Amino acid sequence: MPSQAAILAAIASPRRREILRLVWKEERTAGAIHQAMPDVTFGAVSLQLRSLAEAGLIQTRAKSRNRFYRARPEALGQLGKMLEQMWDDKLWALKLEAELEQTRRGPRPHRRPRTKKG
Amino acid sequence: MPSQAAILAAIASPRRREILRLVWKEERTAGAIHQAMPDVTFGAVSLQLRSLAEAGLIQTRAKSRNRFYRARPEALGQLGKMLEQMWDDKLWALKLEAELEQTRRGPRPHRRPRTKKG
DNA sequence: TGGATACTTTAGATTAAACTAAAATAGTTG
DNA sequence: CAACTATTTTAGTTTAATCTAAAGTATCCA
Repeated sequence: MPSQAAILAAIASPRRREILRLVWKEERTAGAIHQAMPDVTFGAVSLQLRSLAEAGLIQTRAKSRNRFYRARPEALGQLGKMLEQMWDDKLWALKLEAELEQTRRGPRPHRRPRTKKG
Repeated sequence: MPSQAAILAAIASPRRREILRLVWKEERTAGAIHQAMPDVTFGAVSLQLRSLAEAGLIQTRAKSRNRFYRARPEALGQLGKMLEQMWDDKLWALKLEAELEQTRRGPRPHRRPRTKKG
């Protein structure tokens, strides 16, 4: 049984939240999930799927060559509501883009230097 | 106004959750918080306090040379309840110790290798 | 003013997370 | 079984988070 801490860690990542959203209402194959995230490799998606599964947030069904993933909202409790709220937010897509963008390139903007005294 | 995403990121860290717990019921000075976390420097604590403040999860009051920090549970909503649950858990102290320990040393245990076929 | 206290910030180092490319596993099909 | 498809895993790299040590800022008090 995964801990609350593991759940918090899992949903802290925008990438994992995006995956969770994709499999929230209906199951999808790993391949379909990857297709929806063209900026990372299949391998990267697979690793995040593993993290989510280890946190108990998704379940797997194997059928022929495919693996179907589906969210387990019951593992999230109230947290699920919070995520749905984030996804319903009209500005959500933009925000997510910004979040992912931030993780993609460049040094983070640093705060103004102090006004030198001497 | 900090985003939900920023809040999730902030409470994903066991160290920051520990600080949050310390200032949950009553305000404390930065120094008092640091005293309760002897395994990190004052500077490290100060940085985490900044993160928490930027996420809107704590507020500051300056009085003389001291800075008093206090949690803002209203910024956490339902999440606050979840944290309280974690802290009430009798096993909590042990679990936290384990979490922090894990971040302190050694490579994480990796899963069994596949049984070689050929 | 100068030294002590309380804290923050910076710069650089260390650790951990996330990613890529390639190899491995496993079903399916002929 | 060989080739093909779907996916996972490994090994190594890159990026981001966290930490330390030292310097900086602010307040207090003699």
